[in-house]
Amino acid sequence: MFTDRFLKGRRGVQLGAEERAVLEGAISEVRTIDARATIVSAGEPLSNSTLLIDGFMCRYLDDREGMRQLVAVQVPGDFVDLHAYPLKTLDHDVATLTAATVAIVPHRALDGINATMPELTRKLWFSTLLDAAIHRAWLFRLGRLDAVGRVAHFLSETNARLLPVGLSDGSRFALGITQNDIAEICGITNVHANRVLRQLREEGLCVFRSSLVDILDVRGLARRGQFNPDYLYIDADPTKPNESQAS
Amino acid sequence: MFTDRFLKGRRGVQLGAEERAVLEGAISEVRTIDARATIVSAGEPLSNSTLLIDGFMCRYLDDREGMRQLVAVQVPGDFVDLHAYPLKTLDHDVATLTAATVAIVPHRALDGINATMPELTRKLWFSTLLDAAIHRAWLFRLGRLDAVGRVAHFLSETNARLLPVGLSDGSRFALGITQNDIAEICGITNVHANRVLRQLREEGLCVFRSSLVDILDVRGLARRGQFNPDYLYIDADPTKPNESQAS
DNA sequence: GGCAAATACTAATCTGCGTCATAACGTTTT
DNA sequence: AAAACGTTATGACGCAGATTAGTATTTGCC
Repeated sequence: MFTDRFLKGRRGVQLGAEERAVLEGAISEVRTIDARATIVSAGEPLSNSTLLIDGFMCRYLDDREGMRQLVAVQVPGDFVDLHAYPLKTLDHDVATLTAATVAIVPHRALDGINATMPELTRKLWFSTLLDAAIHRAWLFRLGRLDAVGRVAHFLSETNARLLPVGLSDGSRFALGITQNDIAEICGITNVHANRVLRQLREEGLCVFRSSLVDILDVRGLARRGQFNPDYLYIDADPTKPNESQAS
Repeated sequence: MFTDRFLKGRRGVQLGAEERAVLEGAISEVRTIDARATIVSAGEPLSNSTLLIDGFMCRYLDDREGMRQLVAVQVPGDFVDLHAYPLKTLDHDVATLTAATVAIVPHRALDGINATMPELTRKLWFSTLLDAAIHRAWLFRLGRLDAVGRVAHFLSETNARLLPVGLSDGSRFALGITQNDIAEICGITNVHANRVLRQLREEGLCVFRSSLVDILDVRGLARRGQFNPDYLYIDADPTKPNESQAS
């Protein structure tokens, strides 16, 4: 159901049938959100967390002049702000990139899981640490790669993340974001993002069109962005992206 | 004892006496490590985590040419690789910057805490999310600030983190790292790090000498680095000399 | 279908930082 | 005391990417 994509294909932390049922039962509401809507602002007290079912969301920080730095892009299956459960208030804003469908999970329900299901709690903990691992890859991207490398790395990462949840066929996926979003992700201007995307196109590595990304040379794009997917903790077994004990 | 500085001064998650005793009891060994020693390599299976008692450590990623990007600097009181407990293997290397004293905590002991002490577990979870919040601030630093701003931000952050554990007097602290380390933290060359430090000195904001950082204008340095300490989740304790610098 | 507003794209100029080269320190080793 | 090394320091030069200033092309809305 709603939690089908959560932790799907992640090394050693697939949810068992009972765990999945409990998590499913923790959902209080499912709703849709418009594109480009802010759903959480930094500093506000939170009593719910959000599981992304469909669409794309982001988390970002503003600088003094109001320019944004995206610190995360969330894809379906991500527990977008689960870290609000231990933190109680966030250090950043959360918004949709595209129209999205989300499941709301009250922290009260998570209290129950925390108190009675240590194994599931550790898997929830794991999922927040996966986000932290992605943060680190983004730090590498911003600190060590040039503009072309940053975009190549981001597109390679997104492809790798969409694969286990069935939203990439291995080289093509829908991603309704703009060139300006790419700029805010990669720490460059939108003008330069445009130049970089043209270069990737001319080099035959990747074609980016607002709503569709077509990677022509998966290996080459990864090389250009020094992308190594180990930090995503995705199961090495390609035949079995699914688990669920055949329930 | 060894855990005295862990989560010290953090909003709403101070350890109770019993929790502290349990955590203290989870330590299997305390040992010292030389400066510039790697203690964990990416990918290796781990069965212990490391609480930093004294000295400075770092976590980093290598690029293809062997250049490092630091993704975290750890100060005394930090549970350096607690995230290895749910993750089981890390996506990055961990090393000392200076000589250090650490406490080793076996994951088996953490299993016991996880199974029987949900409150303490949530505080441990919190501490790993604090690291993630710092990652996000670093993403902002690399994505949105120029070289001077990056160094100003880093030094402001380090000052703010050392304050609650008693290792900064509010504007001066010992930090045995080199200009090259600053470069690897801020994603710039060591040559440029040198230029930036000179500029901060000439502008009367901060004097960096290998083993001592002296912030002459705490407010001004924070402004230059767009530093806002909210993401550190530090208790707003009025008795602490937080930002009482005039400028 | 037609208009307005985003978004995509391009070119010209400017600049922050990288690169390369060299030298002066200080610390440890022998 | 000199050699060997790591760290700090500084200057000359070039380039990747920012900035500015547009024009084209979508997309969405009435």
